[in-house]
Amino acid sequence: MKYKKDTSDKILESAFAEFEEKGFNGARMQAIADKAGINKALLHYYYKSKDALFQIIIKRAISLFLPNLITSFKEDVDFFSGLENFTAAYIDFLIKHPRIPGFITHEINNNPDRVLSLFQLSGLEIEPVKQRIRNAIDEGLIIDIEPEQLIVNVISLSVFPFIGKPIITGIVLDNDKQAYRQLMEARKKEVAQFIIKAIKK
Amino acid sequence: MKYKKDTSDKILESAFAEFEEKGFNGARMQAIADKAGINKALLHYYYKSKDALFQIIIKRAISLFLPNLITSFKEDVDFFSGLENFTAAYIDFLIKHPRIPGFITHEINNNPDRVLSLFQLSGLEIEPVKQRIRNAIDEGLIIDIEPEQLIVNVISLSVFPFIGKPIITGIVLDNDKQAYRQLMEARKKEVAQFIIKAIKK
DNA sequence: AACTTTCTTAACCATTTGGTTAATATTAAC
DNA sequence: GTTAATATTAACCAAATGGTTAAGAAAGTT
Repeated sequence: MKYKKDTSDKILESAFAEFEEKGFNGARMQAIADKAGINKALLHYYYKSKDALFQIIIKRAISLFLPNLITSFKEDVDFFSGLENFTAAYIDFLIKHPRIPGFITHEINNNPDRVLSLFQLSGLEIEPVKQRIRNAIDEGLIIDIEPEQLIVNVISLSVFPFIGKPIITGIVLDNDKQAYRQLMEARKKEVAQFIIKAIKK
Repeated sequence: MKYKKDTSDKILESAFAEFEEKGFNGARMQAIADKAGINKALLHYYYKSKDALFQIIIKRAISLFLPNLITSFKEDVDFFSGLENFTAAYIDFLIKHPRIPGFITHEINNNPDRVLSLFQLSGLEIEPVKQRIRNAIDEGLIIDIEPEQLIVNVISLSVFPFIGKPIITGIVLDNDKQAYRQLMEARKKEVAQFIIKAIKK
């Protein structure tokens, strides 16, 4: 690397924060520049347009959001342990990056094709997961359930609480933010237990 | 009512569609006017600002989104039937209004206080629900589980599949939109079964 | 019919916003 | 130390956007 690299990085950092917080339409190039401590011209010097910058940011968000399904739910542990590992690791990650799910879901609804293509590029393979569920059914390990339904349930239970954080905190927890943190912390184990009891034969 | 009322209604309808699709920041007053077949001046004649209009729209969305928890989960049916009724009715409603959850969650994250106050005004009481869960635990009907966790699970399983529709369709279902509809249709019963097996003693 | 109120429009305005230009400073290369 | 590339800035611009004005059409009232 020659010449400055700090500025470019700082921009990405600021842009991430801004897009995450406001969404594409709500985000302001001026705000990104301000956060990065530079002016707009320099911002456009490094990244030629808002769209181009957004594309980079959402790509990063997705690569964070898509946990390594394959590695954390890998073959060399038994089915239930794999599930436990997966939900614990996923929720743990989401506690650290709580705004990513909302950001991605909003943008994906706004422009499904543009964002989804990035998902597909990420090389995430769902078929092995389905196959593993079918095997568990065949082995009599779990009840007969459509793999798609189970996958949707696992994702829903892991991800929604972060998208719906204000609703949960405001309505279910009487605005107790400490209680929210505890609830999420407990979910690292709770979710897997819940699922396992629901599907264990 | 005297004078025209059609225009006012048509505006609300168009605004609902526009806000739902684009979010507050993405929505355009001109687009709302176009959809309603009028011009912008008339739009402002009926609703004095974008904010004011949005306030009305999100109020409506919330009053739709918040199903009558109390009525559909009422005391006069047993716990499990109540749960079945609730999830079935809720998912059925969401099949008809699939964009509402994403709309609300996005806006609530954007401006928690403004939107949440509307929730609180709606008179939704969570305490009776918690109490009912505690009773079911005490009666030995269901396992010992924190009421808050159970509530979050029920909501997650019902709502997330609609927020995450593009992700589910694109990644879990290989872009098969017909399969998505079937999956959601099946969830009207599936979700309750899943939950009941997870908590039944 | 005269009058008042409600409804609708075309043209206009101020601000915001993404993006550009042209000039200057900084850093590296020789 | 001169040259060439890279980095940064202040000022500017065109388009988009929420909102207004002033005037006229419809509808209701007397």
